[in-house]
Amino acid sequence: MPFSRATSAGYLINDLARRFAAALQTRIKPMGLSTGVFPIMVQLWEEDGLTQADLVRRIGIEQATMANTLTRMQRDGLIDRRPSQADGRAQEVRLTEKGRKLQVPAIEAALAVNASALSGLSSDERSQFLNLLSKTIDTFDAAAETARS
Amino acid sequence: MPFSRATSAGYLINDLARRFAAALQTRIKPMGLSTGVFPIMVQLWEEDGLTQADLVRRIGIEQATMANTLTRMQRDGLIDRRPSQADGRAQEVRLTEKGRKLQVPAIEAALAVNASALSGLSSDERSQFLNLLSKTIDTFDAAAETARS
DNA sequence: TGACATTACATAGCTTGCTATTGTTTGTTT
DNA sequence: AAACAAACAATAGCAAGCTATGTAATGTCA
Repeated sequence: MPFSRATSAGYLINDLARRFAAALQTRIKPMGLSTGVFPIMVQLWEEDGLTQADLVRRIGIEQATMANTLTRMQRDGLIDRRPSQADGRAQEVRLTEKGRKLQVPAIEAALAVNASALSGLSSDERSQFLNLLSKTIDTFDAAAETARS
Repeated sequence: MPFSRATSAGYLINDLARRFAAALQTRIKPMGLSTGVFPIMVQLWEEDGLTQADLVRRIGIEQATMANTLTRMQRDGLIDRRPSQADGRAQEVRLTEKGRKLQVPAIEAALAVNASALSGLSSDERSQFLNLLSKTIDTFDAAAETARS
């Protein structure tokens, strides 16, 4: 079987991911956000005051990546970190006022990118697409599950 | 409209891209390859002796990214760079013997990752998926085209 | 309770992407 | 031919992902 980019799911998905990231970046950079920060902000808008470990569990990135990203977020005035009362090892991550205010425009930007990216698809195709993406993610999860046992 | 990860195409695609990359990485790292290097190797296996600018045109990454990746590839003994006869500014990129030998196992690895990732989909769903990915990429291209004019 | 394992976080060091800038050679135009 | 523009490549510097490792606090259990 020949290898060609047009028929390689991995290649296409990587390509697409870079385009999505670039599109989102151009829209949210003016508000002081970036792609790496975005999922963390989304989580904190939904549930503030989580610890770093909580965030790592809810978002699929490594602890070290999270630590570095949180440091940048703090530097940029998006969050504060204060020691947890309950656990001497943990710190609670809280949005600043600035960070909280970005919720509406940032989510609007993300929705706009999604809408624009999928504008070439019919409504049926869009839901098919989301479904196939989820299914494929589940396949990876299942494989990881198997490997663990 | 509410924002949730499960219905955000951008989020799902980014997530999936990281999983694909991780899966490919584990398979090709033992042969001395990595994800960033892979598309360049694929291109060179198909057409050796291209210049850096040629590669940039054929693969969708920035010139600076290409330059850095080629430097790493040379360090790792995958390619050589020699000055072009035709153009004093350009260098021709050539696979080493070592680089050439990796073609078969590396492509097998990539095909295996793709197959495994899509193993939860029916044959119809698979072609639908590839089609939807390509269509979405085309939408980004069209948007870029519009922006340019 | 003391020893050991686990958990939370930080840090070092790498890859892979990006933008911006620079130097050099080539091409074009007057 | 000189001047200017365009093209090729390198480099600096940043973000965001990763693995591996270290440190301090917490939990567990013999």
